[in-house]
Amino acid sequence: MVRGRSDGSERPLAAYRESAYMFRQFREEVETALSAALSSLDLPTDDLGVEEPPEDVPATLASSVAFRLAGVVGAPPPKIAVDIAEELSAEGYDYLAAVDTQGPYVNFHVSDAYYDDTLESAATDEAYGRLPATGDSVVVEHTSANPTGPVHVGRTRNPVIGDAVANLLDFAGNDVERHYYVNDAGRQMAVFTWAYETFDEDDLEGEPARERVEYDLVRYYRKGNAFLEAADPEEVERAEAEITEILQGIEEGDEETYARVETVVDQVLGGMRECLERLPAEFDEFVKETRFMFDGSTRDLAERLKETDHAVYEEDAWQLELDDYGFEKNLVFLRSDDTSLYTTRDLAHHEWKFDNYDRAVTVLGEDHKLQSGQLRAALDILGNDVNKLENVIYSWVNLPGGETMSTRKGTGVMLDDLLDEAIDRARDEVETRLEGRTRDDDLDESDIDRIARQVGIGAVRYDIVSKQPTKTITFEWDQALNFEAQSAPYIQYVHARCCGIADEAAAAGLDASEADPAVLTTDAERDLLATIARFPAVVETAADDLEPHTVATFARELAEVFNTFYRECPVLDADEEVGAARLALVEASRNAVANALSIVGVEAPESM
RNA sequence: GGGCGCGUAGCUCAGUCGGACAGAGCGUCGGACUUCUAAUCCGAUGGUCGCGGGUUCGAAUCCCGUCGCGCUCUCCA
Repeated sequence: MVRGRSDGSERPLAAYRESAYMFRQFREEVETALSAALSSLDLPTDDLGVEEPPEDVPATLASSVAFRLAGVVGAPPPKIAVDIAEELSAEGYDYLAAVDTQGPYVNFHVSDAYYDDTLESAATDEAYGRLPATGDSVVVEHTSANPTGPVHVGRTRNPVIGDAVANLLDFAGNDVERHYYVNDAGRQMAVFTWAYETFDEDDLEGEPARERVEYDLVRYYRKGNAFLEAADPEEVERAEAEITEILQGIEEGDEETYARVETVVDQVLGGMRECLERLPAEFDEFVKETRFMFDGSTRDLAERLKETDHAVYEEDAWQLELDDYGFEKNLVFLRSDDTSLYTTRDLAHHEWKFDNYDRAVTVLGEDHKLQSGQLRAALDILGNDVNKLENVIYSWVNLPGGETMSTRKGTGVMLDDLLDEAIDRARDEVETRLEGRTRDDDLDESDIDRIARQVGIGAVRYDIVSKQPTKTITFEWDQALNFEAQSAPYIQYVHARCCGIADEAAAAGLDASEADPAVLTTDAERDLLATIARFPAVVETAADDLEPHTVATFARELAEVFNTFYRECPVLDADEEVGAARLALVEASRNAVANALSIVGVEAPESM
C-alpha cells in the first residue's frame, strides 16, 4: 500500500517487515554513536544514561551522561553535553539524524526515514509489532484452580493475567503453550468425591445458581464440608476413613478409585472451562497431577531427593533442608505413611516442563509465593536449571467492605455473574447511544449483541490487566464497568473509528498507496507516528519483564494521541495527497491498536 | 514474632533497574456535535509521593528505621 520512502528509494517487501524495529534500531544507533563520541574524548562508556525524554522535549531519546562525567572531567554538565554533541557524528546512520543539547542533556533526533519506515511498516503489516522468532518454546501455566466449583472474581486475575502473558510471549516471538495444572489428587477432591457419592439431591441446600454442571455439583462439595464440620464425631470419623481410602487409592494407582475421582473432576472442570472460555481464556492442555503419580515420576523424584545432601529423615518423614536457600523450615516431601505431597508432585510436573520446554512461566497468587520458592530451591537441588522457571505473582482482589470469596462457603461474586452484568450494562450503553448515533451503518440485533459482549467483557479484562499484578485491587462494579477513558471501550472505540474511516475511504476511492509521509507535518500527526513507532519496543520490554500491563498503558496512550489526531486531522475532507498519507496513518493506527488489544486479550470491534 | 509484597490527587491507578517542573482517568467546574462515530475533544481544579533519617550533583525510585494494610510461616493445596 505505502510505496516508496520520501527520499524516493525503493525497498523490497521483506525489508519493510524488518523495519518493524525502527525504535529499537534507533536506540542501538544512539548507543553506538554516543559510545564512539565518548571514546574519542577518552571518557568512560560504561553508563550511557540513554532514556526517553519527557513529552515536551522534542527529541526521541536523550542521554544524561554529562551529569556523571562532571566529576571526571571537572567541568559543568552543560559544557560536557555540548562537547559530546560536537564530537558526536550522526553520519552514516539510518535513523539518527541530528544531535543537540538542552542544558545538561544530549538529545537525539530521528531522521525522516524513521517516520517513513514506521508508516510503511505499520500501515502495511497486520502483524506490526510482532517480534522475530526467538526459537524458544515457552509453557505458560495459569489459573490451575482446584476443580471444586464455579470460578469467582477472586480468581479472575489469574486467567486474565495469564492469558495476557501468554499472548505477550507469543507476540514477542516465542512458541507458547498454555497449561492448566489440575490438582486431582489432593484432599479437596477426595472430599468432593466422597460427598458426591454419599449425598442425594434431597440432602442439598437450594437449587443450582446457574444451569451448568459445576453450579450443580458444588452443592455436594459444600454439603460435604458442612457435614465434616458439624456432624456427629462418629459419623465424621467414618467419612474421614472413606476420604483417606480414596486418597490412598489414588496414591497406589488404583484405577477404579481414579475413575471415581475423575468423574467429579472432569465434570466440574468442564463447567469451569466453559466459564473461562467466555473471557476467553483457553488452554492447550489440562495437565493432571495424577499423571505424575501414575507414570512413576513422583516416586523416582522422591528417591532422587533422598540421595541429596539436603535430605533428612526426621519425625518419620523425609524432608528437605532449605536453609541455604533462606527457608527456615524444612520441606516435607514424603509423609510418614510414605505418600507424596502436592509439592512433590509439582516438582515432577516441573521437571517434565523442563524436559519439554525451553522456558516455564507460572502465574500464581501471592498465597503460593512461599511454596513456589521452595519448589525452585528443590528443583535447583535436583540439578535443574531454575533460570528456565519464571513466576508472575499477583495479589488478591478485594471486595468492597472486606468480604472474602470462598468456593467452600459459597461467598463472593461469580465470574459468570460479573460477565453477565458487564454485558447487560454494555448493552444499555449501546442502546442509549444508538439514538444519537451519526453513522448510518444500520447496526442490527446481532451487531448489538456482539458490541455488548466485546465491550462488556473487554471492560472487565482491561480493568484487571491494566494494573500491576503486585498491587492489591479492590473490585468495584462501577469502576470495572466504567466505559469511558482509561477503559477498554475507549481504546476499542479508536479501532472502530479507524475501521470506519477505512471503509469510507474505500468507498470514496481514496488510496493510501500514494501516501507520502513527508506531508504529515502537524504535531498531532507526528505524535501519532512517534507513538506507533514505539510499539515494538513496548512489546519487547513488556515481554522481557513479563508485564502485560505496560502494553495496556501503551494502548491507552496510543488511543489518546489518535483521538487528538482524529479531532484535528480530517482524512476524507483533506486534499488528496494529505488524505492518502493520513489514511495510511489510520491504517497504521488500526494495526497497532488491534495488536496491542490482542495482547491484553481484548477484542477489537470493527464498529460500535 | 520472622519472611515477602503494597502505601503517589477526594476516588481508581501510571511512573519505581536514580535524571528535565510528579502524570492520567473518574469526580467537581467551564467550553466544543450542519464537520471521517461526542464511548470523543479542549480548558480549569486538585499532591507533606505513609512518616523520619541516609547515600548522591540529583531520590516517588536506592539504603536504614518506623507506622498502616495484605499474604505467608500445615506430614493442606
